[in-house]
Amino acid sequence: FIRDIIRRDNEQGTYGGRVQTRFPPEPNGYLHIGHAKAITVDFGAAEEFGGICNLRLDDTNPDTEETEFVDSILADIVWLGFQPAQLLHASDYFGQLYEWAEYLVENGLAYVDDQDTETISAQRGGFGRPGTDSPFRDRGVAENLDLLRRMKAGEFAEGARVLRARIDMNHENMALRDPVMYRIRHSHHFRTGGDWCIYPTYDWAHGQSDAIEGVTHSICTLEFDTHRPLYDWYLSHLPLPGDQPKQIEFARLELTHTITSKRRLAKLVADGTVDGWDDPRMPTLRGLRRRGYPAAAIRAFCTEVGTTRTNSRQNIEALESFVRRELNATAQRRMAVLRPLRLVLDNWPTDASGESVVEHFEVANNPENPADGTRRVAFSGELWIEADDFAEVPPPKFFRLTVGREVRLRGAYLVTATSVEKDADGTVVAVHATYDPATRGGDAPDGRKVKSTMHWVSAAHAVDITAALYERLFIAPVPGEATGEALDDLNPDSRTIVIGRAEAALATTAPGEVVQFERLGYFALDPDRELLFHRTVGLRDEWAAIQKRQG
RNA sequence: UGGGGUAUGGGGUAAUUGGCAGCCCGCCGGAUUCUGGUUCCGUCAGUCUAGGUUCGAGUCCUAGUACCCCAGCCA
Repeated sequence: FIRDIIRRDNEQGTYGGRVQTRFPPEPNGYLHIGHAKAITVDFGAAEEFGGICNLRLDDTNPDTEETEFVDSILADIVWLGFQPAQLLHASDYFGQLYEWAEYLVENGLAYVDDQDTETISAQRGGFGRPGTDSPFRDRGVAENLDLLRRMKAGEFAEGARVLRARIDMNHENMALRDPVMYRIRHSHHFRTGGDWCIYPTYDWAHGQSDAIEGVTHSICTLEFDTHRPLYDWYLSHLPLPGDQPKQIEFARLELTHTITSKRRLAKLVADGTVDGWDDPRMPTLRGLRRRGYPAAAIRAFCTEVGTTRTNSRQNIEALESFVRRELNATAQRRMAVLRPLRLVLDNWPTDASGESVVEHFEVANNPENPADGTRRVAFSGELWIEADDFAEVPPPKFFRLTVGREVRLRGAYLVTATSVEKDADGTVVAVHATYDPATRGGDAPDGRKVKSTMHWVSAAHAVDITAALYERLFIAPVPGEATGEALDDLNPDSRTIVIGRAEAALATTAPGEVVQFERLGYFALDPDRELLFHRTVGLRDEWAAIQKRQG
């Protein structure tokens, strides 16, 4: 629908065919998946109509904002794949905003109120209850101007006075009951330092900032809907340099199993539930990136969900589906086992000195993309296979290895399990098997088929890996509670660390890359710690589904 | 409580503005497959309710219902 609005404006020549948007975060935290949607909408709209989109930091509250966040916000936007035309700050306009404030005062449209927050709040009335005028509402222009200048000069204590727009204390829209324009804050601002001790509120700063920058379509989220009349009121009462921008609201993105409240996320970081803003369980863009979610997948997802005015919550599965689609096409395949079980080929040859012969196979790096080539993988008579891939007593529909059954070791040989070795507890510690030398490469000359192809790692050539397995995108709520709204829902066991074995080629994989461990899913090589992996999303596994169904 | 906003399969989103309700995710079934992945084919399933206008209504009218937002000197 945003598209339709812009198209109509272009047809009617409202802004001379010009399209300019902006992404206006407050620099008080890290960007998360919800922001990705806003970024995609803001930048996407400009891109589609040949316009521009700026990044504007909405830094009107000196108490909560920091430079650190400005840097991270810009970096995350660029990582997502967008390039702001300019990096701007609302604080750049403090001077202009103040001049306009005096202008409104001179026109009898703003006044200084000497009352405190509680009193003003009480006078505002309530839903269906009219407000009452402040006793200072009608003081003269000269006195207002004098007081405003003294506010600016720093003569008053914090909270002593505010500047309010003089609109209508009985307006049915609470936003128009003489909203506050300036509050006194003797705080250090990360950009303007101590230059100012009065700071504009969001409402007083936002539309004017848009107008100054030449924004045509000011896209924001639904909760600002009732502020639009105020947005328009300010702009229509000011001598603007250009066209009056238009505010358009859309529904923010919400995901199941995902917390997108900055307050709650900050709490998780503060109380140590997660390791930081970039913890792979966090829905921040940094967390997602560390977890291996490709920017392209996030962008595609945000585009797919569309922009509407309907409050809704997306299933996390939808996002994961985009991640899988992207990773399936790009991730390099490697063989690894997370829960190693020894597989011994009893008829594997030994060389003259009695050592197990080593053979090498060329394995495709990604069957989806032959251009990615192949790699050499060592094979020998002693291997590691996934513990789940063997069953002493196979359940129904189990296709993998069991005594007496032949399966394929991917890219190598067909093998048949012959017996098991157990420890004192009766736990299987090794599986013995024979291989068929005629099946080198994995195909039987007689054309016989096997129901399963398994991944494997040569024991003598394996490297250790530490894999962190995470539940879901963030922290999985308890089963059945899929809202992610309450911190109480969080699963404290959302991370499991396992020590596995992988083929030697993994040691040369670049940090930050995502590999697919065949059937096990996609893993991101953590840039910060050597050989630590985060599972991004699992593959769809019919066997796992069957197990789940059977309880 | 006054104002504003929104309702389309299990989830999300389209519908040339009154003309065959389409697409994505998921589910289920089948085919292909050296990953129980991928790919392909197919099935199930929807216009919040009640009236009305019309040859024809998701779309227009009337009356309801449900959910979301607003009473910061946060954004």
